[in-house]
Amino acid sequence: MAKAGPAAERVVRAGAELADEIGFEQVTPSALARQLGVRTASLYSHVKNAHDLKTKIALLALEELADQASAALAGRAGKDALMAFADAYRDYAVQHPGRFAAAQFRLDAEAAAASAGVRHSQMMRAILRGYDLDELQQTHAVRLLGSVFSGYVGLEAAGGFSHSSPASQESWTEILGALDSLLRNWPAAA
Amino acid sequence: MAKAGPAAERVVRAGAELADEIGFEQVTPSALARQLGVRTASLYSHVKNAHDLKTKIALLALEELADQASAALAGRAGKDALMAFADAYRDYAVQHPGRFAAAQFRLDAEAAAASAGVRHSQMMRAILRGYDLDELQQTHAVRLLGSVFSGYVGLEAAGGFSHSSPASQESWTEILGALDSLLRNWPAAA
DNA sequence: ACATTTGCCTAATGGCTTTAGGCAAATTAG
DNA sequence: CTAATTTGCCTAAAGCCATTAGGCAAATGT
Repeated sequence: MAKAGPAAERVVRAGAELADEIGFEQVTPSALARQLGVRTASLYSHVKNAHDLKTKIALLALEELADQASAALAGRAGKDALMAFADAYRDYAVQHPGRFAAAQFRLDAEAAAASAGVRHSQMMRAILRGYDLDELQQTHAVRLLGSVFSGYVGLEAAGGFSHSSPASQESWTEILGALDSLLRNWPAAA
Repeated sequence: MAKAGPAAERVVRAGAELADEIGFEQVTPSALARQLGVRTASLYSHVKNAHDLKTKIALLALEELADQASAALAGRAGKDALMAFADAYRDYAVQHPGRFAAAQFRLDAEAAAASAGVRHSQMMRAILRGYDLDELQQTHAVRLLGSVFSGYVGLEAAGGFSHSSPASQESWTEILGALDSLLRNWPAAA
C-alpha cells in the first residue's frame, strides 16, 4: 500500500507529464509504469489504485492552474484582471492539455474539499470586486465565468472551433470583451 | 464484424439506457452484454469495438438533444427562444446524464460531420436572428452560448454548485437573463 | 425446398488492475 | 559501526475486459 515516500510525488508528476503526452484518459498504472521503466505492480506502493492516481494528478493540475492564474492576476484589476485570468486558464489548457483534462476530473467530495478549487473561486470573486455587483449577483457571475471558461476551453480542446472561421483567438477576445461589458451592466433581477 | 441488422439499433439504444444508469464512461462491451443477457463477443456483430459503441451512443444522444431543443424552440423567438433552448439542453442533461455525457464525447472528424452537431449550431443561429448582431458577432455569440450551456451544465453535473447557495436554478435563470441582456447590447469590437 | 443472412455461441489470446509476499539497498537508531 | 526499519522494487497469481476466429441454428428470401 501507499507508503507515501518522496518517490510518490515523482510518480504523480510523471503521471501529469504522461497525461500531456498521451491524454489524461490514457494514463493508467500500466502505462505509467512502462514510462517509468518499472513493473506495474510497483506503482501500488505509491498510489492506492487507478482512480487514486487520477485524483492525485487532478489535484496537482488544479494547484498548478491556480498558481498560474494567481500570478497572472497580480497587480491587475477590472477588465485587465478578467482577461489575464482567462488567458492564464486557456494558456494552461493549450500548453498542458492532459493536465487540463485532469483538472476537470470529477473529484469525490473529500478530494474536492482538499483541492485548489477554493482558490479558484476566491480569485474569481477578487476579479469581480472590480465590478459593481452585490453579493448574490457575484455568485451568479462566478458561476457564469466558470461556465464560460471551462466550456469554451473544453469545446476548443475538443476541436469544436477548429473547422470554422474566424480563428478561435478572435472569438475569445471578443467574448471576454462582451463579458466585461456584461459585468459592468449586469441587469437587475427579473 | 458489424452486420448492421435491425438489432444493431437496439444495442445502441440499450447502451444509451445503460449510460444513464451507470455513467457513460462505464458503458463497455462487457457491461452492455451483461445488461442484454448476451455473451460479450456477440456484441461485436453489431459494433466494431468499444470506441465505435461509444461513438454510436454519442451520435444518438446528439440527435435526441437536437430533437428536444428543436421542439422547444418551435414558435418562439428572442429571450423566449433563448430560454426554451437552454432549458431543453439542461433538462436533457438532468434526465439523461449518461446520454448527455455521451453527447460530449470527442468524435473524430468523420463522425462529427455526420452528427447532429450541425443542427445544434443552426438552431443557435436561429435564436440569434432575434437579436441585432452582424454575421461575425453572431459566430462569436454562437460560441459563447455553446460554451455557457455546455460549461454550466457540465459543472452542475460534476456537482460544482451543489454545496453552495443559492440553488443552481436561480443562477441559471439569472445567467440566461444576463445573456439576453448581453445579446441585446453586444459591445462594438475593441 | 434451398441459399443466405442474422444473431448468437464457444474458444482462445493478450492486456490491464490489483493483491500478496518477498528481497535488497538506503536510512536511522543505538 | 552495526542493527532495525523503511523504502522501492520485484515475482507470482487471480480476475476482468477487449477482440478475433470459427461455427451453428433460426429466420428470411428465392
